[in-house]
Amino acid sequence: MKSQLDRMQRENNNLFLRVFDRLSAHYGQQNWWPGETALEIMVGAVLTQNTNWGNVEKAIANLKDGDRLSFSGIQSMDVSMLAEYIRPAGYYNVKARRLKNLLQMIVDCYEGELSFLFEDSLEESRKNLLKVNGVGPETADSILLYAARKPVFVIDTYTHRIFSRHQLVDENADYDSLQQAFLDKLPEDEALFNEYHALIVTVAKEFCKKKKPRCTNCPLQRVEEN
DNA sequence: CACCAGGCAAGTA
DNA sequence: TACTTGCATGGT
Repeated sequence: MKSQLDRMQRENNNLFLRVFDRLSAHYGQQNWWPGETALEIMVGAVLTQNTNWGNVEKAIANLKDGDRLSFSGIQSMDVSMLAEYIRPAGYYNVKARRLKNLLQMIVDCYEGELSFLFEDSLEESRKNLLKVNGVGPETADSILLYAARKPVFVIDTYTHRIFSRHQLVDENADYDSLQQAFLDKLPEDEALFNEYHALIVTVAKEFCKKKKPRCTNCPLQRVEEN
C-alpha cells in the first residue's frame, strides 16, 4: 500500500527518484559496500581514491593475509611498511600517509574508537573527517554512508557527469550544491542513498566514460521526457 | 599504444 | 578564485 503510494509520487514529479527507479529496474540490487567490518570499509574508501576497485581488493587482501587489517595492525606499521602492503592500489605512498592521518584523527578526537566517531553527530564527525589531510568530501561521505550507515548522499565525478549531461543539474555545480540537490529531492533514507550511489557508478562504468560518451541503450535515455 | 579507475592536496597565475 | 600537476598500479 505504502510502497504503491511512494511509487506514484515518484512517477509523478520527481526526476531524481525516476532515475533511481530506472537504474534499479535495469541493474538490480547492488549490495555495496564489500567489506566485513567498518574499518575495512573505511580503509577501502581511502584506497579507492581515483583507483579501480579491483586493485583495492588486492591491497585489502594483502592486509588481511598479513593480519594487519585492524586499527592496531595499521597503527603498528610505519608509513613505508604500510605502503608495501597497499601497493597494488596505486598512489601507495600518499595513501599510506592518508590512512595513518585518518587513524591518528580517531585517536586524537575519539580515543582511538571508530565506534565513537560513528556515534558522534553527523555534523561533528564529518567535520573531523574533512580536516584529515587526505580525506575530502567524497571519501568522508563514503565513510559516513557505507561504514557508519548514516543517511549521507555521496557525490562523485560520475554523478556530476551523468546528471549534468542529462541537464538535471548545473554543469558547474560544486560538491556541496550537488549533494544538496539530491538531499532536496530524495527522502532521507540511508538504504536509498547507499543503493543510488552504487547504481550511478555501475551505469557510469558502462555508458558514461570521460571521452566518447556512448549512450545507445543507456537506461537513462531521455529520462527527462518519458 | 591510449585511456581509465568509486580523489585529494599543493602549487601557480 | 580557477586551473594544473603529482601521485602509480593494473585492466581493457
